[in-house]
Amino acid sequence: MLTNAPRGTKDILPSQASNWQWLENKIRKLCRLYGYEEIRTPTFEHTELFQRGIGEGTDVVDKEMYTFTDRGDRSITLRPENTASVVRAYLQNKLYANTGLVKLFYIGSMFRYDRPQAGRLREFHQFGVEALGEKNPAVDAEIILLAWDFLKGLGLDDLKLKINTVGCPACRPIFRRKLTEYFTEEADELCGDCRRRLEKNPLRILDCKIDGLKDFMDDAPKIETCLCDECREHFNDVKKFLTAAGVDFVIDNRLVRGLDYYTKTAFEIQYAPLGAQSAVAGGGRYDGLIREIGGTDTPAVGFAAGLERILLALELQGLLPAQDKKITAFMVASGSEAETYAFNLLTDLRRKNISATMDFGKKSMKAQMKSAAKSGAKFALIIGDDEVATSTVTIKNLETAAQEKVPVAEVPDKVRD
RNA sequence: GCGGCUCUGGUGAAGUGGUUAACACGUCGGAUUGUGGCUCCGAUAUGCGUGGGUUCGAUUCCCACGAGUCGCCCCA
Repeated sequence: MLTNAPRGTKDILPSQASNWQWLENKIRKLCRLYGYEEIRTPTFEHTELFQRGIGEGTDVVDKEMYTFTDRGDRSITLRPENTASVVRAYLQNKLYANTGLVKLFYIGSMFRYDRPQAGRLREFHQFGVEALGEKNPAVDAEIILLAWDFLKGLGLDDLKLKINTVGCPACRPIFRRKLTEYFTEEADELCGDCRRRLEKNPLRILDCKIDGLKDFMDDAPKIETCLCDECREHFNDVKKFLTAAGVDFVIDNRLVRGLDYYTKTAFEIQYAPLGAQSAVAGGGRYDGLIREIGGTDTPAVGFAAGLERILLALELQGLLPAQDKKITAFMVASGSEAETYAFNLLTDLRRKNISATMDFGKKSMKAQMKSAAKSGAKFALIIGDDEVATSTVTIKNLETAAQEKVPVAEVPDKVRD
């Protein structure tokens, strides 16, 4: 028990960490390319922020949050997603003050009490971007493009981009009412979950995996027939921009987002080989959220992507980079005088910015040579009584097996790439 | 939260109601005493996810729990 990480959490070990750094660097470069700046918000927030922001009645809020009372009697929640926090920070710090459009991105851990499986952890990592303060559909397109080009750019095949519109407060209620009417007539045919959804959230029936396949689904009301002019035009413009950018997308009018704050554009990028957890990125427009949290009416768009899932996909396709090369110099010292001598040289090399290490186990020279070879070091710096006596070092190139004895002062230059 | 499957050393695994719990890789040590990657030799699970039960006896049978995995659900 003591030696087990909590369920649904994972150590990122040295062999994995380089992949994470590599991915994170790509993300930072990408976001800079698109003009987004990094923001880091607290890992936990007041519970109410998520209740209001994500919406009560959603699964995330109702049954997946890590909520606790702190010593000051405040209800605190580990963030299950980062959009609400970003919006909170935007309002609290008045980021809207200097410019109309604020473009932010984040990378960090999120927490959701789900049943773990491949691609679904209780502590997981997302990167996401948020563009706050602009209603222009071009921004929707920019966000989708950022996500799409990023994943494509990593080399992933078989990606599928689905887009849809979920309307706005003016037209969604009409659609919702039509759905309720339609599905009420089909109630006998619906699965248990969907019968419950009928009242709470009929939109969700559309993406039910069970009922989605049934015949009556084909004749279900379509959102297009309900859209107000503004939403219709907005959606058309998004499609226009994406088409112009040469993006291959599919309109899926059964795509709905799980969080309450979405309006108009909704999208999702799937990588099917991942199985049940195939959604690699998802997002959309959330024009109502900022007001909901206490700001003035401010339009916004964003998305989040799951880093574990991306890494899984990259691994599946063999797209992860080779491990970066190891250190330059490995000290091999025999005898206690040699150890001191070697240690001093080790320090000197490091201070000259040359990576170096040594085997501290006081082993035989042969064993030390083995360690040196295994470490992947480029050079073994061999120091024995002879070298100590003559202030020299034997440098052995472990790749070519060539070796020479040089004065200790020359070692840094000999070993530098 | 629900259902299926799985659980043997650092790793991949074989195996049985009573065995010294195979084999391979890895790791460590050695092959005449200052040198690696090849080869050879040796060492390396009083232990078979955890806790109960059945039994003369359980790693092998049963139950519970835990973890992993796949699907549902949810979502990134």
